[in-house]
Amino acid sequence: MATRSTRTRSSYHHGDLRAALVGAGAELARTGGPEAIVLREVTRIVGVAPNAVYTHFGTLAELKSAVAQHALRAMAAAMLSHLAQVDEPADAREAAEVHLREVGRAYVHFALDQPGLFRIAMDGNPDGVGTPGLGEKQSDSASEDHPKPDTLLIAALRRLTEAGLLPAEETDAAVMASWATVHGLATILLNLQPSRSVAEREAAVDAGLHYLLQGLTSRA
Amino acid sequence: MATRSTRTRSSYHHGDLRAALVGAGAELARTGGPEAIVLREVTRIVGVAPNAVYTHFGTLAELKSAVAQHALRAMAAAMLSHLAQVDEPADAREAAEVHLREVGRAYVHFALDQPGLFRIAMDGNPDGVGTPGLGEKQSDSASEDHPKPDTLLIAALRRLTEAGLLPAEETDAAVMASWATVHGLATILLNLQPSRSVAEREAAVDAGLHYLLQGLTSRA
DNA sequence: CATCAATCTGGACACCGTCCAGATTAGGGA
DNA sequence: TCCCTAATCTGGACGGTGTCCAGATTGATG
Repeated sequence: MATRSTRTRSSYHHGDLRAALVGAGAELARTGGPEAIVLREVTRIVGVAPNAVYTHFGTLAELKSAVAQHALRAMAAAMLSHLAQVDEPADAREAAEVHLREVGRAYVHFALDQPGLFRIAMDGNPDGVGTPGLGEKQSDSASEDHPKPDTLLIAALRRLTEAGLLPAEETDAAVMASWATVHGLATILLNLQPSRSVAEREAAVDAGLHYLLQGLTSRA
Repeated sequence: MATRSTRTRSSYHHGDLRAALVGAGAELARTGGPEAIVLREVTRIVGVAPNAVYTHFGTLAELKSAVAQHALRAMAAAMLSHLAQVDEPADAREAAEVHLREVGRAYVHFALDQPGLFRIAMDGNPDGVGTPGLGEKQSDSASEDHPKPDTLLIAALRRLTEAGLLPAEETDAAVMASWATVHGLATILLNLQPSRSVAEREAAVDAGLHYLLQGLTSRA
C-alpha cells in the first residue's frame, strides 16, 4: 500500500515530492516563521538533494508561496473549528453579531496561537488573500471545501446584512473595516506588542471588536 | 568647518560613523525595504570596511533596529506635517473628530508613500512602538521633540475625551481599536492588496476611519 | 611625549540561493 | 517486449551573505 506521500523514499524518484516539500516547509514555518524555510533544510527533511526543489518550483520564493497558501487554508480551518464551538443566541440579530465577533476573534487567535504559520500566510505573497468586495471571479476551485479566511469574514458580514443590521451597499466598506480591525489587532499583538499578557491581549481584542460592531451597526 | 557627519572620509577614523551607518541604512530601506539593508552595501556607501559596523553595533540586526527608530521618527514627522495642513472646524467636538481622522489618515498615507521606511519601522523590533496605555515610563528623553506615531494617536484620543466624545476610562481600549484600524489598513493595502487603485485605497481608508469614529463616539 | 583604548582593516569561515551538466528512471509507442 | 524520450533527481560550483579573529591605525589621557 504505502501511500506515496508518506513513504520517505521509495527509490530515485520520490513519488510526491512537491507536496512533501510544502509539508516540510509548513512544519519549518510553524516553529520558525517564514525565514526558517531554508532550501537546504527543507530538502534535508524530505531526504532529497537541495536542487530537487527546482524541478517543482522555479525558485524558493515560489515554494514559500505554496506554503503560504497551505497556511491560509489551515487558518481558515482553525477559524471554522472555533466557530463550531460557539453556540449562537436564538435572536437572529444577536446571532449575526456574535458570529462576526467570533470570526474576528478566531482570526486574531490563530495569529497568536500559530505565529509562524500566520506570518508565512501573510508574507506579502500577492493575492494570497482574496480580493474581497470585488468580482470574486471564482477564487480557485476548492473555495468551497478549503475556504480562505477572507471568505469567512465576507460571509459573516453578509449575514449581518441579512439580519438587517448593515445596509447592503455598505458591504464592501464594512469588509475592509472589519478586516483592518482584526488584521491590525493580530499584527500589533504579534509583532509590535509581544510582551503583553494574555489578559491584556484579550482585552485589546474585545475592545477592537466592540468598537467595530458598534460602528457597523449604529445608524448615523 | 566640514561637519563630521557629512564629510565622507577625513582619515582612518570616520568621525561619526554610527550616524552615517544609520543614515545609509535608512536610505537603502527607503527604496528597497528592510531586506535592502545589507551589511556590505551599507558600508560601501559610507566608504568603510564591512566589519567597521561591529564597533558600533553588536550585529546587523541592531543596526536595523536603529534604522527602525529613525524611520519611526520620520513617520511621526510626516504625520505632523500632514496635520499642519488641516484646518479644523470651529466646533470643539467636530475638531476633535477631524483630528483623529487625520491622524489615522496620515498613518496610512505614510505607509503607502514610504513603504520601505514603514516596513523597517514596523519590522518586529521589540518595543519599537511604545506601549500605549501603560505607565509610559518616560519613553526616552526626546519624546517631546521627536515623538513617535503612537504618541500622536494617544494625543488625538485624549483630545476626543476632553471634547466629551469618549469616556475617560475607555481611553486604553480606544487606543488599541484606533491603532488596530489604521495599522490594519496600512498593512493590508501595502502587503495584501497592493493592486488596488488609489481611489479604492482612499475609499478603504475612509471606510475604516468612518466606522472607527462611529464606534468610538456612539454611546451604547 | 608615551601609552592605552577605541576605531577601523584584512582575511577567513560557514551558510545561503541558484545555475549547469550529468545520472537515474518511469511511461508510452514500435 | 524493448527502447527511447522526457521527467526527475544528483553533484559540484559560483557569487553573495553575516560574523569571527587578529592586526593596523590613531585620538585622547596621563
